[in-house]
Amino acid sequence: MLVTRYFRLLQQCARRNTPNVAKTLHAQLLKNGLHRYGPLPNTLLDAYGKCGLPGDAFSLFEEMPHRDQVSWASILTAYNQANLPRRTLSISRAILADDGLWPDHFVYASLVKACAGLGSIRLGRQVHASFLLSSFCEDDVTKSSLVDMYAKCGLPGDARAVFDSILAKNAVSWTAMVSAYARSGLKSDAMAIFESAPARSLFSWTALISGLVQSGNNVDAFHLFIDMRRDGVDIIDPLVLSSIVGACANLAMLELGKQIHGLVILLGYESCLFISNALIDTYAKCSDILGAKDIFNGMNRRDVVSWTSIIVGTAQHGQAEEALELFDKMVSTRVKPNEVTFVGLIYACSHVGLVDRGRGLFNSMIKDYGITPSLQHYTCLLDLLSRSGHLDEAENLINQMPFQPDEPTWAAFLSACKQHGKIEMAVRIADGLLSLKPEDPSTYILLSNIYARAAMWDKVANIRKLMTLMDVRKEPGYSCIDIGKEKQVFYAGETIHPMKDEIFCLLSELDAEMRRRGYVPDTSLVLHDMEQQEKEKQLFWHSERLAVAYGLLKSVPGTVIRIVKNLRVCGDCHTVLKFISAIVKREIVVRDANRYHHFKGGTCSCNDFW
DNA sequence: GTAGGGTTAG
Repeated sequence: MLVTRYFRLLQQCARRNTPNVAKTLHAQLLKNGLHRYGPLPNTLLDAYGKCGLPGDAFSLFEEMPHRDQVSWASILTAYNQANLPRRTLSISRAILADDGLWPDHFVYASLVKACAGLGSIRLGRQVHASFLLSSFCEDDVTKSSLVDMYAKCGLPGDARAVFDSILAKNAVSWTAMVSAYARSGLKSDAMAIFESAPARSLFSWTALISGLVQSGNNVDAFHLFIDMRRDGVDIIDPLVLSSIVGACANLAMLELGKQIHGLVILLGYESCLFISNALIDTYAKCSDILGAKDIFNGMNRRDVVSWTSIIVGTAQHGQAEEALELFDKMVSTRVKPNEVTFVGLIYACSHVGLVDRGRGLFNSMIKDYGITPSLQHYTCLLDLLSRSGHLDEAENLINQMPFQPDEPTWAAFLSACKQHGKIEMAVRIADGLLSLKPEDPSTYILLSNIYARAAMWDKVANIRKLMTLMDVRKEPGYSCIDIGKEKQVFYAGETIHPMKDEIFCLLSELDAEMRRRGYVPDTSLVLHDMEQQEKEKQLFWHSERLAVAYGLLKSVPGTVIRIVKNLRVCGDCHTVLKFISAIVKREIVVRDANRYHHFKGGTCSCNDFW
């Protein structure tokens, strides 16, 4: 029968995700006058949604004379699938008002998913309450979606409470709970749930591994990925790979990243959009910006994430002009920039002091793209203004912006005051910042530096006392370097490394040559009130210098030396690395906590802006 | 007609 045939074809179309087939079938139904017959309108609506055509689904939905809960669930799925959670919620309010229909369990599950997508715990709790009061309150599918919603809102305890109430737990419920713990960084809880689940699958492995990457447990994620491979899990889709590629980016381990890239090629996923995007970021974060560009240039399709990743990467490596040119190309290929793109662009301007261009981009973001600036955008603009010496304009911006400045905002401003030698202004702001009771140890270090610069040693001592009192500890500075397959970590201070003597010898020789070329140690950044000679000795043993010396001794002559530092590189080391790059005629790339420095021939790619 | 795993900033 014709109706049964169309019904089957539409279902198949939804499963196979074939938008053109959906449109053809719709045309045929209209021609045959079957478009309002029985279940066909709802099935067509479902097909449009699953084929990624929410606009067509909505037109159809609006024209339907009789809408039931199935129509409702289908249009909500269409919007959820298209990642438009706001529309999902706004249309359900309209349906409730216009059609007088109450949600059933299908509708509840979709509403919860939309709240999860928004990360809105306020709305999520409202829907949860309404679900509990409804006659569908025992529905396990909706409960699984609630577990996921609480997980995405960062509330693993609430997720667990719902999980425990599920009567018949299935693979979906277990995976949602694993993900809840893993993304909150609760490693042992995540492992416990993962291991007690009745079965493991690529889904649950992916939830565990990617959750750990999201919570910053990159090394654990790697070990689990190796376990997963050992278990012989068939990687039939590439989702877990994009997480593990991201872990390489976070760890900034280039050799590891290249190995994973090899695995990606071996498994045949190198042309997958998500994977290529993750690889761009990884090569950029592993300080190999040329590798990142190779990936980007080789892609046959690029989305906003691809463009944003290459723009941000290029900007972080100090090639701001090129980042801005990439943006022009992005616009001309009609890919719409998002809020992240503008963070990258204003950041790019900030690092080369392009004040007018940065202001222009900020305004264009609002006017041309309808993006409401977030605190981060204001912080970027503030950074741009203050770094370039427009300190009064920056202070005005702080007072006028619709956000309460937070600690990083003040810290950015303060750091610029220091850079521009506005010590009085800096001390005034530092006093104010101190009263906010900052939590970040680096803020105390910054404050301490300001007071040290102003030779206010009593205040320096006071800060150090506060740090002990509040148990704020400075993270010890360290620098890593990979030579071949070996990784070395150096901490500041006299090293106990087996090559200590050679390192000391080389650094002393370099020190002598630098001084002949005019180097004067900048000891103003050393915190303690001590003798000049003692301060210079402190600087001499900074971890990045030890790592560079080791690199020079051990690496293949002529190759790039890549260092990863956990904190920001200090001003004096920055000068020293410039000198060293000229003396030894080698390129040295340092990734610090903020950005990348390519030292070559006595200059740095950051133009001394950092 | 519903629910679980993935990439970009900070």
